[in-house]
Amino acid sequence: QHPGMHGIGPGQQQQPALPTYKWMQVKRNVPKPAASKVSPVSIADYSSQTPNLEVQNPATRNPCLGSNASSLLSINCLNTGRTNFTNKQLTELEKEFHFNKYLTRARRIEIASALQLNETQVKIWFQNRRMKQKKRMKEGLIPPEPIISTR
Amino acid sequence: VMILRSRFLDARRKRRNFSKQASEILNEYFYSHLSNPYPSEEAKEELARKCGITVSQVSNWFGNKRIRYKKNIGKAQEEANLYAAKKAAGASPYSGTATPMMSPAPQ
DNA sequence: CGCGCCGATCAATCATAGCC
DNA sequence: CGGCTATGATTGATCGGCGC
Repeated sequence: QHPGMHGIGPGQQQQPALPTYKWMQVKRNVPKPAASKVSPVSIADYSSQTPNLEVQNPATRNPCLGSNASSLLSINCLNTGRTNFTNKQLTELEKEFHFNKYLTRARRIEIASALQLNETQVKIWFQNRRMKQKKRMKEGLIPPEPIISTR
Repeated sequence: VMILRSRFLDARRKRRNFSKQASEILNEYFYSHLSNPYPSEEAKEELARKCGITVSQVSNWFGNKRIRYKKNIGKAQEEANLYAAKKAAGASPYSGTATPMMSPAPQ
């Protein structure tokens, strides 16, 4: 309800049937790092300017490491913006999360380095994790700790 | 590869499709607000009550619906007006419960 | 002026439900 | 019963807005 309210694209047809609203054209800057060449923006510039983009995650797509990791996976990692965290990474992040819900710059750097992740990735992971916990708190139950006590 | 099995721990992913009726309500809202299918928090709560599901599930539903709707343009879309026409003709699918707060974005 | 966070959303994917 | 599609949930990452 923010950016794309309504309003059909410019010279769109006016079929009373299926108009094309802005929300349908929203194209997120799909996380496609590494890659190379070609202007990232070309396919339908949605309504206006094209933000800078890239610059922030050039080659810092590390993932798939840790243990073994088939070459096939590594390729996958290099081509997809969605990083697949390893169990080890997730475990460490989770552990750290229970220790601190928020990270300090120093801690973030430490963890990022230890887990071979970007500082940004670590930061985002914590943010998502906090939101996740909040959500589970709301509806679900099981706040932070699955207090098993009860006998 | 086995790392992928991690998702496996998601026993949570034991879903149950929503009732036919709930889907009907959700689709009705979606297609009658096709210009801006982003229900407000209040609207979501309202829908959640009517559908007998949680607000999160309503959010998930709209999220999936929007993305999947976009992925077809020109296909399911046609079924869209089917809904639209249906509502238009059917006037008030569900009476009584006048929902004054079902507006997505109060302009 | 930039950075981290929040809240909402996106987009891709997982895993199962459900129909044939 | 197997295969395929529909669909609910998860999650790394983006977008806009805020506060500092």
